Amino acid sequence: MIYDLNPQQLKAVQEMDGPILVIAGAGSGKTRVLTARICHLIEKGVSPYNILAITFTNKAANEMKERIEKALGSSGVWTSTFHSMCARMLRRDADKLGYGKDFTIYTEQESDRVVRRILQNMPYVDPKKKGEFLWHISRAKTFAMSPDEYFDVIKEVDKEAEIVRTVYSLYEEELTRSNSMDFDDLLLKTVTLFEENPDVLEGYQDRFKYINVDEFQDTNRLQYKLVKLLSAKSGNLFVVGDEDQSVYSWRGADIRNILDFKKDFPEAKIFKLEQNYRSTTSILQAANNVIKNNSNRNKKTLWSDIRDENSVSYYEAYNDRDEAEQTARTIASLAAEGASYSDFAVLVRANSLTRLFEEEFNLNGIPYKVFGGYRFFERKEIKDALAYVRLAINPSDNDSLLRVINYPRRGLGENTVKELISVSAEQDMPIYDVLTSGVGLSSAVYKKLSVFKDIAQDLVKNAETMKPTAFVQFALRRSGLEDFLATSKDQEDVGRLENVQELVNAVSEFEKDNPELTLSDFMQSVALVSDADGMDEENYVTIATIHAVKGLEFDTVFIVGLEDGIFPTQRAIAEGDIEEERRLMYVAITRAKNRLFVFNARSRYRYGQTVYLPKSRFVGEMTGFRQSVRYTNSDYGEDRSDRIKLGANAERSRSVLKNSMSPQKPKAESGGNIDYSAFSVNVQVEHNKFGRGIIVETSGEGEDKIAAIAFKGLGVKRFVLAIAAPNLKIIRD
DNA sequence: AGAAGATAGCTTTTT
DNA sequence: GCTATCTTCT
Repeated sequence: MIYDLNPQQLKAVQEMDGPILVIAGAGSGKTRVLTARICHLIEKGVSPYNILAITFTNKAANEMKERIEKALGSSGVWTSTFHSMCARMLRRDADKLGYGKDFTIYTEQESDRVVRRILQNMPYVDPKKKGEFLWHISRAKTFAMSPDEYFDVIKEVDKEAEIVRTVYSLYEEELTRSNSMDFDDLLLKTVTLFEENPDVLEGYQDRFKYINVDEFQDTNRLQYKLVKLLSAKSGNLFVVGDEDQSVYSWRGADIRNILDFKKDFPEAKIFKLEQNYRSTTSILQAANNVIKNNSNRNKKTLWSDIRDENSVSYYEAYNDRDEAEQTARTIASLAAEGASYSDFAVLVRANSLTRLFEEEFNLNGIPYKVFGGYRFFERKEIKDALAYVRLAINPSDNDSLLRVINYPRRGLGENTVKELISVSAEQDMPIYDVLTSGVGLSSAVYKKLSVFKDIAQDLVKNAETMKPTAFVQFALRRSGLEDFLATSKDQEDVGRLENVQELVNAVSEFEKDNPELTLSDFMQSVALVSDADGMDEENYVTIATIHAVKGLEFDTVFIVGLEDGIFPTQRAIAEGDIEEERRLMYVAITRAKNRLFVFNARSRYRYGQTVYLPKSRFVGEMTGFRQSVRYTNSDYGEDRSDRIKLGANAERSRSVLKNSMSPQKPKAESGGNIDYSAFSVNVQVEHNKFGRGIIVETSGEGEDKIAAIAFKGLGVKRFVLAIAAPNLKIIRD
């Protein structure tokens, strides 16, 4: 054993059999222990074939695989996430559950669209409740309940239980008809597969004699059930987790899985790892001071022997822009002293907070990447392109078909599509089959659809024979999508076309890396990628949500937007449930190795308005760090103009201007004169009922260049100047 | 049927 | 301030 372990780690690793729980504080060498255990098992004669390692992200799975291979020369250990493991098992035995092997995986976006279509046929239900239905469906599935079973449970407390049941069961019908599974299905149907087919379960039980689960605090009931089923025969279940880092309860993760592990397995051995190898003493002190305010946890105190002086600094910014500027300034100066950009991470509570940082980094020439928020494969044009591919692989996939049936435009109207949907439901037949057979369709509609029918059939035919890259290129051409984007007058479509070409590159790369895999494999990998999977070795600053960097570490971390109402969120405060927010703060702090910056802004733009939020209670809880508060008011006079790049907004602003002037008569009226370096112009402004300034009239030099001006200084909250000429500046505060 | 225009509603976090 | 969705116009 040469894994360089401390005594506690070593003990955990050497315990081979039975149920084992390792409580591993942040940075305490959790991954190292997991890897060492697997290597140890193999050295003691366990076949790699008999070992299963489940992680939270694909990236973590790949890294673990690599580490094991590095240590042992070769591997063969099955490492994957819950979802990809289930998908793989289900592909093999989908027929036993009445699914085809080429079932599509629906992400939340697709589930959302399905529910929306269902509600369109239920005019008495408020479509705004869509989110609630999705929540109910997911919860029901996590509890492994059918629509009827779930109805029985909630009927006493929810007066809409009946509607929930209806929507849930229509949703199930539509997914089944579409030969598709959502994320919850992947877990649920695997459990069902095991329960209905003991021989299948036993096959896996015999294979996976040693099961290892990382990030156990983030497992939900179904995931826990799965590992219990899989390990029932061997009894060897090794789980690693930290209840203080449980930040996915909103997605069904059940912290009791880890807190009650002893109850489920009275004979379980429990190990605690409290020495942190990542952060300095004062960073850990801050983390401990925050997390100790939580009550729902097993007490533990992280310690570190990495001494430091003052590695935590706090700064209260004048406003959100100052916060971003201060961040950029700090990074620039540390970089000038020799730090590399990849040493830095800017962590936010919500995606919407990343924008100013992007702007400031652009201005200062700081390379960065944003994680969290929109991902490449969630972009509209990519979804559109992939919908053709998915349809070709799984023609039953109604959602993909509906997504592209009239995109690019093929002259189909709402009524035509509606008829297709209702015939599909009546006949309980995928739309593709309705389309090709013509069953139940009026001849006028059938005729209108023939162009799309031919395309769809062509795609389905070729998907079987062509190689992935060739097929995607074919699909883009045959569908007319490529042509549509290339000839479009819409400026944004140029970028879309580039992204679609980027997709072709991605497929081609996938094909090169995995020559034996099919198009269907590629599509699966797409559905299950996570954000963190895209992180690489290049030299850039990471801007990310805290959730997206869980499990990672950075030399220097900025936690920004620390205001009550943002972090903790307004919702958490209102519901009196901030323990999870606090755990998130704990996760954020413990990402830092050597330097931690904690920022809040006294005022910030939200929702088009300036808001003043008190500094986060978590800042107060941190205590034991040296404050470095600095006020930079003088830099921010009322008339300060800011330089930001002109985006696609100029055109848009023009229409806002036009729109705003026509329908409602603004209430107040006033005028003003502004003089900036770029031009000088006289503006007449009226105020609408929201207090928003609207330009009524402009005159003077540069007038023809102004697309829109909402004006500040005339009793309006803010102003924006957008100028149509692309090389001029937008000036705004 | 499709484009342009007008409005409501929104901000957690994501495998 | 932005976008998704509804409404009106051609």
